[in-house]
Amino acid sequence: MITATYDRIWRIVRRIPRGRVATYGQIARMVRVGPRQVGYALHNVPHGMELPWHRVINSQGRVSLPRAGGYERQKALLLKEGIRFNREKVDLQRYQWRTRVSSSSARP
DNA sequence: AGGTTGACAAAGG
DNA sequence: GCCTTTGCCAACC
Repeated sequence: MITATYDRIWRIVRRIPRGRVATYGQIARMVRVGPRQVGYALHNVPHGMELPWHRVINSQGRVSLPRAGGYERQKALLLKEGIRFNREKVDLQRYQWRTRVSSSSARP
């Protein structure tokens, strides 16, 4: 099912550059919804839609898919873009997509 | 109309 | 690090 909420989420996900990752929470804050909605939206991506869904991972830098449900596939797509894993984790400091550059404002 | 459900996050033990 | 709350909120029974 396609909704306005999914649409807003997908629109942001499409902007994640190759070789970078974003977290569910990061997308959620941009769209102003709960982080779980982001996971829900990605789970329901229509087949055939062009979307770099694999660039979205959880706040700990880990692929948030079950081992038996696409985990390796997502990891492979990320590896192909040059993202490296260290014990199943991505270094967010290094690979996270940063949109706003703030010199003085930081969020809690 | 109301309870359940997540590809989550943050904080605590 | 791992596991367990607790908060979250649109979608889906």
